Amino acid sequence: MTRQGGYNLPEGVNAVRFSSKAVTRVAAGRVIGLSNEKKSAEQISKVSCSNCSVRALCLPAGLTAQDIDRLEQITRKKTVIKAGDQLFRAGDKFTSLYAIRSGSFKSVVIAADGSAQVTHFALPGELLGLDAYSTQAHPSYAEALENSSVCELPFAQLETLAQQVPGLQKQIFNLFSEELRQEKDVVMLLGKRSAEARLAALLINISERYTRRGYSATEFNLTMPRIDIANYLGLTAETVSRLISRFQKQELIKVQGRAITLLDKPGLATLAGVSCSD
Amino acid sequence: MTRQGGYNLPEGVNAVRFSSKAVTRVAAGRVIGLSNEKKSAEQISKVSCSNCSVRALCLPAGLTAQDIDRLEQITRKKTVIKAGDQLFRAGDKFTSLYAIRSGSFKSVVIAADGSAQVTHFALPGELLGLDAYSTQAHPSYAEALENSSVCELPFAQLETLAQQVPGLQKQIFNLFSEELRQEKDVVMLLGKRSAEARLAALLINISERYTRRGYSATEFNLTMPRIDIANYLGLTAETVSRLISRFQKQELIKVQGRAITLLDKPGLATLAGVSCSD
DNA sequence: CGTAAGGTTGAAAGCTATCAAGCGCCGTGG
DNA sequence: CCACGGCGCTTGATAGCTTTCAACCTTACG
Repeated sequence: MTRQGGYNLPEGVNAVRFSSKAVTRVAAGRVIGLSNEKKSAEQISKVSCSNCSVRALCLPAGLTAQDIDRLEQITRKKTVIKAGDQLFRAGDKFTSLYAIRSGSFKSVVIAADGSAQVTHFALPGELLGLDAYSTQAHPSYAEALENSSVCELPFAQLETLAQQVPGLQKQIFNLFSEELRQEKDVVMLLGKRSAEARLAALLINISERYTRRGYSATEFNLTMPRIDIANYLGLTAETVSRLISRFQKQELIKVQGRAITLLDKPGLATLAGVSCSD
Repeated sequence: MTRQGGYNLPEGVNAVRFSSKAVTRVAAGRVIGLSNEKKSAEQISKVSCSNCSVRALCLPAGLTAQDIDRLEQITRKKTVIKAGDQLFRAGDKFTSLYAIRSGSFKSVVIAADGSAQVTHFALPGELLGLDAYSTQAHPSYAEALENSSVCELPFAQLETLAQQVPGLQKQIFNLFSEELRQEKDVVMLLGKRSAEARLAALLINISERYTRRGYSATEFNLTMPRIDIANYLGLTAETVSRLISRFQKQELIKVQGRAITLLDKPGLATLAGVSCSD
């Protein structure tokens, strides 16, 4: 299941985080524990939101220390989900939400005719599984694009706690709403007619999302293979590859396998037909 | 602002509702009050969920009579939003959710380059505005596609009530989740490469949604103009028109202006690459 | 160092956008 | 009441873009 060949150059590019004052380097590839590969991916350990890099975007945002403590008590941490492993499968009963601590995932829906479609790329600080509440079953499966780590939040307990902690209810609404807003962005992205505009929009979108998480806005890994990008954008892998080459010739981006540098973000934003932060 | 020319044949097709046992006819076109055109669209009157046709899909679903009563007290009903009028504008401060009692709306986002994009079609029983919570501002504007009526739900009060009524919190989560699941359907719809598959998928999608609301699964009005369908699907109006003609020649559908009859839903589903209920 | 999977590049075919013309319905105004 | 004008819709021909098919290259891993 793990990827075997292909391009996969500089591991850990996305791990370069910029705090507000100092520049700190964290080798995420090592942090998530490549050393214990023999252990199960279902391995569970204690949760500590206070030292989590995505706490500002995650459920504890806006909660008091005391409420965070109650949240931690119902949370289970899965240390490692290996690249290619599935966090949950399509049709699985909905029991928990999963908050991404590190790494990235793709959500894939299998259509009735058997064709697979990538519907979402999930980054650190985002929740997986929100769309399963209404039907109590996961409509898609979630597969790790790289070695990742998540927190499991049993929803029944989360719901009860939200009833007692107003700030938590607010934050759940907030994350639901934020994901809806993002889906609207995706619809806009896919609504763009030209392949060029779609890919440019995706690059800007991922850049913005990494920026919010404190990563570099211009240097990051496209952790997903070209074919997943293509599937997600409603294109073919060949078209995506050609576009990436063209963008590189036009000096809009610099590419080395899956590592990408945005050289001209405003230029890309113009192609995408969106505004950007610089 | 109201549409002036063009096709707009049998008004009220969507108003043909089928209850589980008896077939009842309700002329919605008349119900929503074409007689008081002089009055403002902002007109407000009392809310009564108990006689609302979409209560099973709306916020009161699963609540006790007593809790519904508390919900009604914070709800304001806007009797009529005329076709072409906007319920809220892009950038408006988020204060309320809007539940659609009757009619239909389109959500439109204006991109940075000025281009408009239809991101959603909303039908009775659905909520508008959920995506505005996280930013506290509406990312899109909502325009009535026909004369419609909505309930306004001030969110601050709704939030407070949800804290006291567990069933209401559950139902809000439910509606958030349901909308997320639907957006995933949209992404799948747009991810289809061929124009044929996209349009077929849209027809199936709207049919399923009307079915859930008790309307006919095979006969309904496409209340939106071709150009909006095209924009939504990432196509042109000409392509949509050609496809509709082709589907008609293939005896998949029967079309009369905006009134549409699905003659071969399984056939459409095959084209769309999805399963369908019959 | 060989193999397999991911990725890149090229040429031809197919599909959709674009441009253009014409039709039908509706509301308006004479 | 009827003619006019506008808008939405339909249909046709052409150009352009993306897919498809195919070959080849690159990288990681055994």
